[in-house]
Amino acid sequence: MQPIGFKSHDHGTCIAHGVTSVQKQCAERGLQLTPVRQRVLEILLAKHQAMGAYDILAVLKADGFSAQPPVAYRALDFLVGNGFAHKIERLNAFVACSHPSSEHVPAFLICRVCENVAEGIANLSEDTVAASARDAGFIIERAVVEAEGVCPNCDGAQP
Amino acid sequence: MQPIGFKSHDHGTCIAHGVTSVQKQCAERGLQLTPVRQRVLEILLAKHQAMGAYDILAVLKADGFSAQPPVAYRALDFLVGNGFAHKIERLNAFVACSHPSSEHVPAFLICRVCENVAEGIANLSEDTVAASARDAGFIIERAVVEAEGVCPNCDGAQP
DNA sequence: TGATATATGTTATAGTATATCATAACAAGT
DNA sequence: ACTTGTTATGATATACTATAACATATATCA
Repeated sequence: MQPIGFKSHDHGTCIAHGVTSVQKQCAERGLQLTPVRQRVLEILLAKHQAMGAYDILAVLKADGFSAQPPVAYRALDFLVGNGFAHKIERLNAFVACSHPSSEHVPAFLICRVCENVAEGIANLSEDTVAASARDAGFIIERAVVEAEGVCPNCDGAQP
Repeated sequence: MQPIGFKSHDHGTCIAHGVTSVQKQCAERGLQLTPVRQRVLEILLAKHQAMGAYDILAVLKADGFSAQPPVAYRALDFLVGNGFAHKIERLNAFVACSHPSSEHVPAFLICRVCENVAEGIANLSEDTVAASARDAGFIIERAVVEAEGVCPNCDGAQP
């Protein structure tokens, strides 16, 4: 599976497909995609950059939503908890999931120059990690890979 | 490489070896392992749990060190920057490195019950992650795997 | 020694996240 | 209709995590 985010693509479809895909899944799974939640999803889908909760909050405020921190965090908890978005721990920031329709171990490629983020899929089950966990008797429930570096657009442009 | 942290082992040697190994490397690489830095390392080595900066700070304070936040963060920056400790982003907390003598992609197995952390080594170069990055033209500079789950000691004991 | 870089002391503040309690909206059962 | 349970929102306050900025001290080396 190819990560997107560093190459030009029809970004309009990222947003449209993202929203309709999540709407569909919410309907199937009996989840409520309320106005705030959908709006936060749209805000995240609007770029391939990770956004902080307070950045999101500022947009919500401009949209006329109530803008106390819990508003953003609750919506984000919903989206992350149901696999529609991810938190990039390294950045304390959030991105819409690029593969919202399947369970996966996300692998983030984080450009330290432009801060864009591409989401790939890791296959830890064939990695030494899985073997280590098995040997130790550790049961992995969820995992994430965060890789920091330089994206092709920024390589050469800046050290 | 086996992760430690969930099985009983001679923990005294973890501390002693950890300190002497880091001392040795600092000497070789011209780094100053000052009293605060060494003390923070010892604090981290004292358990296989991740500790928050303010937890460390409390211990430093009890030891008579100055206990403003920058004191802890500076020591941690030194240790992390030189590969003697790692930050667990998911927990906003720090652990001593279990393999301080070699470059590696750390893979943390984080028990969500007891909060102990074992450090293994990931081999992303053979993972789909490396392929994705290569395809995208992304240059990975550093990476980390964070896996959350239940350790063998807590499995069964608590859900 | 003097110049430079590195490390520490200290104060203040920025940034991230959650606890808590109150209210609203809606569905289901009586 | 009434009440009960559940889920979502509003609102305030506060906790937790991290860094900026500036002053002082200590080490290192030409």
